[in-house]
Amino acid sequence: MREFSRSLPMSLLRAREAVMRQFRPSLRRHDLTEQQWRILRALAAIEAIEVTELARTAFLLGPSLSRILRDLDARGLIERKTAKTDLRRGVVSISEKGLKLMEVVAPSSEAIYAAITRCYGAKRLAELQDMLGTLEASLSGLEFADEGEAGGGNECNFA
Amino acid sequence: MREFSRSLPMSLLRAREAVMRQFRPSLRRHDLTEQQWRILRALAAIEAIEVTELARTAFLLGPSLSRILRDLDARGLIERKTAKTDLRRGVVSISEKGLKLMEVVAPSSEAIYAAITRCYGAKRLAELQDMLGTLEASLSGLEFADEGEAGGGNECNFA
DNA sequence: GCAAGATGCTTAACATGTTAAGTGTCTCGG
DNA sequence: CCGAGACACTTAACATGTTAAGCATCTTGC
Repeated sequence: MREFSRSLPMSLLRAREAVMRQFRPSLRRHDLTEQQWRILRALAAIEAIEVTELARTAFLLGPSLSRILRDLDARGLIERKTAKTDLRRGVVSISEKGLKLMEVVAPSSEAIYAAITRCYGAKRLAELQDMLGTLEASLSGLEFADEGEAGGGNECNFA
Repeated sequence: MREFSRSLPMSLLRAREAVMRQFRPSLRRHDLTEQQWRILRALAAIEAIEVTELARTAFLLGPSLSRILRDLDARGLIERKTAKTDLRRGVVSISEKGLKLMEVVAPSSEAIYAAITRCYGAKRLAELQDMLGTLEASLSGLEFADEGEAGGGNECNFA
């Protein structure tokens, strides 16, 4: 079997960890986790958003998002309402306090991202992101049947 | 601020999730988590290994590894001893039962990996892994000082 | 030797990932 | 209407990520 330290999942994991390690200290200084920061960034870009749509945007599962919204709400960084037309749906937006926090954190975050870009090369970075996007798209159609053991998976149906 | 859904951490996270989604059902059929499978694979490649070294190889933090080894030991999939020359160090190896489990799971795992490779392209996959490795290496020397807010990070010292 | 610090590992505490079950609301066929 | 099923979360339960603290052992300087 292929040496697992060279497998694709490990390569992706290590690369992501190398990137996130740069950001974590800055976020930690403001008592923000990586996921909380993702939520705030997603909210800052729009007026308001439904919970399910936010989960899709921030790439979080429902249960994780539920907990994070509860905590951010308790800290006063977001505001929650219920959709008038459908009482099941929750609508979330960033609060004034949340916006102020973002203004404090963003410069540091931008500086780190810029340093990473400088270090790796802007062109190469764009190329990498492109390849990652293609990988994601390639695999989106590749769903192994959940039945047989090593059983007949479908072939690639990505053009 | 750059739209966060296009940020490098998100690209890496989504790509990795797209890959792992292919493997999870197969592992789940054998009551193995992704991390447990990583440990077994690492152990299968060698005779025995110290816990700290295993953590480095499998890219797990000590506390996570501690729990996983406890569970794998309880299931009889691994064996643990103490190093003779240093009673602090634990030495881990895979058991017969663990090897048999690997023989059952490996074919399915290999088939999935092969499908991914076919789907994305072997050459492109190798190129991607190369770029990920370079990214990791680039950032290994880029350590922001943990002091100032946006404060003067060091420049890139990767050749 | 022996006390102070370093080291290897484990435990603790809290946050998230992941799946399943629970709760309230909506929709639609009868 | 109204009851069955779908839908939008939320809660629960368990495993891992992450940091800090704890414990046992080792090493070093004196």
